[in-house]
Amino acid sequence: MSMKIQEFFKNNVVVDPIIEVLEQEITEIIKTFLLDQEVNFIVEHPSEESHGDYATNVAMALAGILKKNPLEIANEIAKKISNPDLIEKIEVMTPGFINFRIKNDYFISELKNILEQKEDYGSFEQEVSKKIMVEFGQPNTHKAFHIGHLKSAISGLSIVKLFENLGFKVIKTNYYGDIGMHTAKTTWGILQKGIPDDFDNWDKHKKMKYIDDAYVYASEKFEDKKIEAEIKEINKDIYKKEDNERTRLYEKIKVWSLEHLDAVFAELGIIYDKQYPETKVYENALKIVEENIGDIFSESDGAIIYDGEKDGLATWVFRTGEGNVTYSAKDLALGFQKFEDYPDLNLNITLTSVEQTDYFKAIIKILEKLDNKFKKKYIHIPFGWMLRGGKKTSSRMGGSVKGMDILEEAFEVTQTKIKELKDYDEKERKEISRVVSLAGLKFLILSHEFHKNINYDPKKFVNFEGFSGPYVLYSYVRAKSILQKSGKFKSGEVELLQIISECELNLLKWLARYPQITYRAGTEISPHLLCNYLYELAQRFNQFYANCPVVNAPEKEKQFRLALSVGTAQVLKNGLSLLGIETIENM
RNA sequence: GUCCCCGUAGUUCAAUGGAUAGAACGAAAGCCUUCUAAGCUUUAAAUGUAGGUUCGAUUCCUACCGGGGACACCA
Repeated sequence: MSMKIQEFFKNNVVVDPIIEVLEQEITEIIKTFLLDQEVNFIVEHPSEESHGDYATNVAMALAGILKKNPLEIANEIAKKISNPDLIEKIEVMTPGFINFRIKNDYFISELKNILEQKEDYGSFEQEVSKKIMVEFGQPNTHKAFHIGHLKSAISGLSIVKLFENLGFKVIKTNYYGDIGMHTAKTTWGILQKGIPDDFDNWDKHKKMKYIDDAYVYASEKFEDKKIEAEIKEINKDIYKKEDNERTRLYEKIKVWSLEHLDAVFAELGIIYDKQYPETKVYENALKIVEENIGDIFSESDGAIIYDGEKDGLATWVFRTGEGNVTYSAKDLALGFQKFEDYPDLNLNITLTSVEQTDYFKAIIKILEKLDNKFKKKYIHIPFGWMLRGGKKTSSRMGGSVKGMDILEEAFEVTQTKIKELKDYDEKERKEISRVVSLAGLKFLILSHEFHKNINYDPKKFVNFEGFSGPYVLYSYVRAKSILQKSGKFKSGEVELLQIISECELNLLKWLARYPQITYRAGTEISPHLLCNYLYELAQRFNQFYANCPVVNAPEKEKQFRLALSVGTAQVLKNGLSLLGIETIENM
């Protein structure tokens, strides 16, 4: 992950109190071994849980410096650590790990925290004064919202939620392309095809489909030089804000497009705080470029360019030979506009797909040269594509997968599945299908590493079994169902059982890891860590569910297991919400 | 050509430089008169190649092989 963003998060937030305590204690012990030397060691959860709850590699790190056997060092350190309130057992293992088993009381107290803090459990407050803008979505008007935008929207929303969870004030921003050749093409296409008489009564997504077809049609005809010239004329009119039949049509199409886009975003759970249409920023773009010819930009073949070679970057055109600003100039103007609208912005994050990585390196470099206020405050984070059979589908030739089609198909598949399994009335079935299909879609997208491409199979877009959103949701529903069946539960009286089974303990311990995971998922831009965690939590809960009866258990066991169920449900709900996934009580 | 990203079971994905490389789907076999079987329990199966750094490398470095992308008037 980008160094810049890591620097931004560098602070003293306590993420895991146990790690904090152990690291401090070990640091003190090390001081008795040597005087000034810095030792890099960590306290972490061992990959193999049977080894302990926490482990440290400090002895191996010291072995080279002290020129001693790591096992000996480990034993010496282990002897000096004393924390009888917290530590159950300390064990030294080859090649020199020191493993700690923590007392179960600690995990019980953490469970109590969950029950008390409820939806606030796992959230942080330290960064509340800082304001971050996250730009994501970035669709075009005059064209349908496609699968790439869907990925941007879902990824962006989770980043927003994760940052809010870290305690930041987040501004959700959309920058959409409502000007440029694609709008002229679509306008030309609609002029050819005409608008059906009853068009006003059409559903907004059906309208968009019609509009998108016009775009595809125009793109195909664009190879014809005569038509190309016609479309370029329309483009010129739009830029010059002429008032004629063509530009009025362009405006109408824009309105229909925005209705479609608002609906799609709303369905995904996104309401933007700030919208930047390209038409609002392109005018300043020209000024910025022309005022900085000489120091940053230079003229070449009639165009104005940034020669990135001296900065180890590529060359980019900012004003064409014809005198038009390019998208790169608009991105500069957008940067200035953002900081003008929010002068107290601490950080801007622009999310785009990976192929723009090098491009944004140049944009950010130039912004920093133009004004010091951008220094370390303008960041680009790339996300991977959605691929079918390892291939990207082209939007220009009409091969793009429409966002609405994906959402509708996921919904239909889910509804069919539910019909097979359960007997819900139509209204309930539709609501469950909506939530479950979105959970499937979002979980699929977010469970991959952020910058990597996703190879999806269109036939099984939404998985219902195994590592999937519906699986996690289902586990939540089961947990809630227990509470509903059992009735009374006194959260204040949670007591540790004398005899606790392995699956109960596994679940209890896993719950306590939640805050650390949300912290990492946010600061490392890695929602997939949270997906992995929630899936593991759901698995552990299902094992517990299969092995430990709750409702019919003796009173003491019952109360403890109820607490576990309620705590699990709470953490699942909190985690899912950070992925932008809603929960339901039945499915 | 220059630069960037990616190569892990048949497939889709995990693994802050750590201990026996985890899951899911698919395949094979079990578990519903007890809280929702969208579940649980078993079995088989993988780090592209060659070096290097390190006590320790899937992870870091170098080269190569393979896949994708960016690189002048289109976003």
